[in-house]
Amino acid sequence: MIRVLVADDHAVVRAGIVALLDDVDGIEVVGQAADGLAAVEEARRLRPDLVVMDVRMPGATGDVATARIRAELPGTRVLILTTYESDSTIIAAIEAGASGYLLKAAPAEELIEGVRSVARGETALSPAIAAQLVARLRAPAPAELTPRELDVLRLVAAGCSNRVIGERLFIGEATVKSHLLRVFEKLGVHDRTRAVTLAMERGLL
Amino acid sequence: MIRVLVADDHAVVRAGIVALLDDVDGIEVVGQAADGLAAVEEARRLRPDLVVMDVRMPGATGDVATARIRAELPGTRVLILTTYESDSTIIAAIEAGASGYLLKAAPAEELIEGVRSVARGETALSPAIAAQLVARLRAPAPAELTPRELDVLRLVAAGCSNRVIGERLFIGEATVKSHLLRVFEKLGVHDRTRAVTLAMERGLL
DNA sequence: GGGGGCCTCCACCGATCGGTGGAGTCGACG
DNA sequence: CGTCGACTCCACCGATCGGTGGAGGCCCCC
Repeated sequence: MIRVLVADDHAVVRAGIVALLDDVDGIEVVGQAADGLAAVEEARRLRPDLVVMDVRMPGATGDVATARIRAELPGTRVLILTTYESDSTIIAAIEAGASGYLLKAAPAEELIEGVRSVARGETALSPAIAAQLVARLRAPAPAELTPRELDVLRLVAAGCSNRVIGERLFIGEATVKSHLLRVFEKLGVHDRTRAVTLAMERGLL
Repeated sequence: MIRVLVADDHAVVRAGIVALLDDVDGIEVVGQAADGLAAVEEARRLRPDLVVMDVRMPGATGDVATARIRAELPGTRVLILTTYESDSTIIAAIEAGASGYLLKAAPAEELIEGVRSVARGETALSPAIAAQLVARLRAPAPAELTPRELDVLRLVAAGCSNRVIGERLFIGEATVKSHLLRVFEKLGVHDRTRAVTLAMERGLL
């Protein structure tokens, strides 16, 4: 019997996962949680074999909750659900120790088979997500932005000029331009607007 | 007995709505659909009292599907579900004739009560969404952009300079700037980057 | 026929941005 | 302890952008 904890902030999604899994032989839903912190606490209390978790939740996001659960409970595996194929948190969640990553749009069989695979110690990835991971590996530039570069880029997205950004971040305008030039370089673009839209597409912003 | 059709492209969400509603006395789920077109077809075939529909679906988006269903089946009402409070399609769906708009994060009771309300001919709105509607009504400018202005803005989002945009659209650079200035005015911003991000937030792009 | 959008274009200006080519401090990591 | 990455700053330049203040043509609707 695979004991499963379900964590999702959306009541209907939670009910859906429970409905799909609880009917299946060999799978038992032992608990539910509505946010990331509750997921960690319930996992600690129930010690399930598997946590099926939404990647975006209030409290603690999926990757943070995954890391905590993996650190405290070596016997508990994590299967992440996501809405979007191109979610920037995919990498983070996998690095945090998630054993699987499925799309919410996936058919019921894929979810059930994913649960069984992960419980067996295997990895479960939706095809679209697997493709994305491969693409990332092929991409020469991981295009990861430093915290400061993200600060600057967020203010650019808000429509601030370089001078205003400098004032807001308590740095010189020249520094803002330096950060921005690095951002352009990393993203392979030549202007601030495209940098913002591309960062949004990649989920960096 | 309220006969309900459930439409959502996410299998788990669909299962969740069905699980929550089917157990309730007086509510019967008579069908399901995985995209907007299928929702319209199933509604035509099943003639349910109510369609519970995700706002974002492949095929036809929630608002388009709502409009078609309302046009063809006067006896069928539509209740829209959404993930985000600030979804730009809220207005469109309500204009298309939806009788309710609930958040997926809403508790099960709210969803069930929403279904009953809408079936009675009332309107069901999540508090957060109701607040948003009021805010919109207070906003003086509806901020609609002309087709040409959207053409220009899309190219701005792609990172093109004004000159390049002019070349692509076979118009002068001066014309591009004219369009852009109108866009800034309509959106109440002062630079191209913020114009793009705001347009994306509002679903104009 | 007379508005009223919408689209097109022009000249001109100051402000801002993109880009170059530096340089220094600091903390982390091996 | 050396190195590397992240962050900070400077001066300078040409290109682009934001903004002003026009103008005319087109089409649709009243």
